[in-house]
This record gives sequence, structure tokens and C-alpha cells, in this order.
Amino acid sequence: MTIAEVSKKYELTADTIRYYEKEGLIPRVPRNKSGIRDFDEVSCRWIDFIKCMRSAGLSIQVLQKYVELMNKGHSTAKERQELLNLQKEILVKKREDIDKTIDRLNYKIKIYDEIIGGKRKDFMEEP
Amino acid sequence: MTIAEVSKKYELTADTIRYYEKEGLIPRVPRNKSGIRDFDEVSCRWIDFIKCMRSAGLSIQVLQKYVELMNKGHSTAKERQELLNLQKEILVKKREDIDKTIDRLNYKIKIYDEIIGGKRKDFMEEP
DNA sequence: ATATCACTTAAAGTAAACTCTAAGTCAAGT
DNA sequence: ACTTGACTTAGAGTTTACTTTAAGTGATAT
Repeated sequence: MTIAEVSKKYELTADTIRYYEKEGLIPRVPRNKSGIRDFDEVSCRWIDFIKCMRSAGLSIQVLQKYVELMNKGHSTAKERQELLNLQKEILVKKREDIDKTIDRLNYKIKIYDEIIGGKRKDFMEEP
Repeated sequence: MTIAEVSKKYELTADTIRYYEKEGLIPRVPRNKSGIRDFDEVSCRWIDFIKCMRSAGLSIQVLQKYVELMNKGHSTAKERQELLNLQKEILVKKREDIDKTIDRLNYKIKIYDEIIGGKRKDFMEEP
């Protein structure tokens, strides 16, 4: 698969994919005889994995670390598990923040229904 | 309340609070006769609101826009509601991404239990 | 043969959200 | 009177995650 095909499939720009490779977020992608990237299934699975992790906000640095540990081999399995576990806990916390914010937004949206319906005054001085 | 007290209460640095005010994320904070900020309840409620929204990832720009509409008065109530509603929908989508990622991390963490327990091979080439 | 087009690289540039610095003011303590 | 420490401002600097640019290569279409 060419970078253009992968880019379309995963909705990431070719630039972003090259950047991820350069930064070591995905292992080096195989090239054909003229030096052009030819993505195999393993490369695609990596792209899919990184895209998922990035969509939730895991940092480039953390993902670099994960690939680095992967490259160091079996002895790093425990450390890799701990890394993933810490990131998971961060995401659980983040989800709580988002839940609280959604609740607050829903409440305000409801209040706005009343304001717009003339049933309540629009207090400009308060958020 | 001084900026130091507000900073402690809301766990935001004084710099961040000044930055939020300068950028118009919160209305201008009242000052005492020597020009020092003296936060009243309204200012504190704004800080609390902005902190909550920022914790979920709403952008500075969007929050600036909200304050700007607030300042324009009652006629912008509908637009403010729409702004909040759009942001809410973005957060719902974001929460789905986070949920998917948490699921995927949980799955991998479980697999690592097996790898560490010697029940499964550690396939280094796949994420 | 030549033009076109997608690809390659390294490196510079950008946007968002802070964070820090410099220079200064002011009130309180010794 | 003088030092200390928290505050003030404008503006420069930093970090993260891309994004763009410049210069070049190679395969295919005319």
C-alpha cells in the first residue's frame, strides 16, 4: 500500500504518517526498490493503533516510549504493561472530567431554553 | 480574594489566571485602589466555569467567543446556547474515542498478563 | 524525449496554550 | 528609612504536534 492509500484509509495526512514514522511512533515502514514506502499489514496495524491512542490524547512521547520498549524485546513486557495501565488511568480520569463538563453544559443548555422562552432572566454577569 | 488565594483554591497558577483574564476568557476582575486584583464571587464562578470547560478540552477561542457573546447582551442568548450545544456534541464524540481507547488498553493489559505469565508469546512486531 | 505526478528528505514554520522574564509599584515589617 | 515579598504590566520564550517548504528522484503518460 502506498502512503496515499494508507492516508485515505486512516484519514491521516501523508505528512502526519511520515512524521509518526520519523518520530518512531511506528516502526520503520518497508520501502520498494526506489525508496518509496510500501505499507504491509503490520505497518497498517501500527497506524491503526497509534491513531486510536492519539484520538484519546496519548502524547507522542508516551507512544515513542512504548515503541522503544517494544524494540528492546521481551524483557520490557512488564514495563510496557505498566505504561499502558498508567495511560488508561489517565484516560479514566479524563473521562470523568468530560462527564462533569457534559453535565454542566446540559444544565446550561436547559437554562437557555428557559431564557429564550422568556421564563427566566438572562444574567449576563454569571457564566 | 487575592490572586494567590484564587490560585490555590482552583489549582491554577496565577500566570494562567492572568492569562485567562487578558485573553477575555473571564470578564475583567475588579482591582483595589492600588491596582491589585480583588476577586469577588462572580469572578470566582467564572474561574470555576472556565476551569471545568478547559479540563474537558474546550479551546480558549471558543470560550473567548462565549464571553464575547455574553458581553453583547440578551440578543445573543440563542447563539450562546448553540455554541454550548455544539461543544457538548464534540465532547460526546470525544468521550466515545476515549471509551474505545480504554477498551483497547484493557484488552492489551490483559494480554500482557498472559505474556508475563508465560502463557503467550510476546509478538514484538505488532502493537 | 519530455512533462507530469506522486513520492522522497531535511528543515523551517505554525498554532495553541501556557510560562517566564524584566521592570516596576506598593504596603508591611524592622 | 529600608528591605522584603506579593503584586502589576507587556512582551518574549517554550512545548507539543503537526504542517509547509524546498529541493530532488523515479515511474508513467504523450
